[in-house]
Amino acid sequence: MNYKKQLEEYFNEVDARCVLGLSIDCVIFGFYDNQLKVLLLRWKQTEEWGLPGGFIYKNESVDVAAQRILEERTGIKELFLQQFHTFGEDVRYNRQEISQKLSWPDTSSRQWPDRTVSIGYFALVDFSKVAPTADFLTDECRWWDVEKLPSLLFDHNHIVAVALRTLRVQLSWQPVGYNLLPEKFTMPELQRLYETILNRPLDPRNFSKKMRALGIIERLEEQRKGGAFKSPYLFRFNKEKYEKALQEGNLAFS
Amino acid sequence: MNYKKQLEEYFNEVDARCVLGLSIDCVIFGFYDNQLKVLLLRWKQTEEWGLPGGFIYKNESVDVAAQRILEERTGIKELFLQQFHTFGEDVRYNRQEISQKLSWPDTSSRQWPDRTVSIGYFALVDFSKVAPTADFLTDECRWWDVEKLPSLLFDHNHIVAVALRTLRVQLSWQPVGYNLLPEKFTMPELQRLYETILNRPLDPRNFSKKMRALGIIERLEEQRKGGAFKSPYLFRFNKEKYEKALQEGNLAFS
DNA sequence: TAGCTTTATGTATTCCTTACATATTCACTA
DNA sequence: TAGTGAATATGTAAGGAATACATAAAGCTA
Repeated sequence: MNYKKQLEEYFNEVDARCVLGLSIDCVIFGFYDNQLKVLLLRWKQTEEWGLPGGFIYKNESVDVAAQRILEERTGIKELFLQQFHTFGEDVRYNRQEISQKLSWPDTSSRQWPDRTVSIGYFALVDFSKVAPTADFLTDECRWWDVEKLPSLLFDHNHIVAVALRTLRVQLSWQPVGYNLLPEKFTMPELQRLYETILNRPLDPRNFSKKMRALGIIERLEEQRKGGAFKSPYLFRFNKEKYEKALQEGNLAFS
Repeated sequence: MNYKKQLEEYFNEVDARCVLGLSIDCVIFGFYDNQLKVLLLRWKQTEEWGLPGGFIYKNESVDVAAQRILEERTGIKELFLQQFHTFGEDVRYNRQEISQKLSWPDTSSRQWPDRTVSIGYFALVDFSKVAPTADFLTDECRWWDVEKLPSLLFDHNHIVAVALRTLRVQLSWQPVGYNLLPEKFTMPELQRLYETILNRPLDPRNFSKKMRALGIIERLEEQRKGGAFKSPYLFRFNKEKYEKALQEGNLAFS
């Protein structure tokens, strides 16, 4: 079978070129249709979904490797990318089960050690700029609603859960919206984003007041038409003020 | 030379028994004499100091390995231990320089790869319960004032800096004092701890008010005598309330 | 033009944060 | 034993932030 052969070659290349026993898993968050989304890959010839991931070249910084993997998957070069946890349990998942699900060839001749430690990164991307791209290991790459993920391969459900928890904590420190929204957005959109991440409803009057008080967004004259209702104003982040406030640590949000 | 022989054997054992290319570095914080301290080791027959660290057995969880390493260094079994960052730069330090400083034997026959990724943990310990213990690689193990660290081996100054930054952020989320102070402590002691970690002075009236408002400490009838001044009351953490508040996320501190 | 949907917005209350100064206690010593 | 010095304990007023809450306006559709 052609694909199996390819896999074998890939494994050989990884063993030769990459740091052994270490991997990277990326949780790529996007926001669309008032929902927080995660980018998942479907493995070739299966119905099994998992996170995009990869390996680290022998002389490559782990951060750079994560960036490279993300770029391959999303086509985006500049994005918010952050290491959030390293998963080092001795048994992270049932290897036999995975091997079977993915029809992996016999890997007993590999140099790869018995267990893999994985470094988790999460990325926040502007949904509208992403072109989800499957690779030669996978048939499909698409966004999934974070609340409705299927059962994932490896320990990837756990990894997503930890990433989400980290994102929630970070939200109270920095306006994550900057990275998840397109350049122009409406106040209700921003509010939905916060509501989705925090998983609770917010009062629109208080929310608007608070976000505007932070002093990092500005209202444009433009409005977005299109619905059978009052047109919302468009806003955008003021990058300078945003970064200044970040440095001064004035961005707590509760 | 006996020590070199020992080192060689140690390296061989590590290669055989441990996950290759991965290490753990621990930043152990203690509080004493109104200062935040870090536990450092002096390598045998040198004046070079570094963080306690070690390697992960092939079938050992990384968290467990960190715990094991800490226990060896401090004698404490139960402590607050948290992974805070994985250091994966491709060039973390000048290997030749280190090898020379520590008079390492020729390591070219080792299986160990060219670069090591290190997982950083920090621990908060009750200074009074620790028995700093050097191992066979080191001559001395002692506390250093966090503000007055010498130039450390490897990238350990950087690792301490990242740990400290993490600790500062965490302080606004949970009362770190619980892990760093002895069972009974005075309000001024608690205040010094916060001042040290936050690196700024706090108002004693407001501090006392705020800490007591959190509802997780209780004042004892006891006072601590001994100085030529009014005796301070002793307090202790109420573990149940502390954990309840942690779960409810009511412990922000700014 | 009536109706439906979503947006935009202000005020009163409570809570939290900050700023700030003095009286008390203990040990030491003269 | 009275006086001194050092650190502790404590309350109040003012300003700012968070919360709770309801209605009018705008755009589209029928």
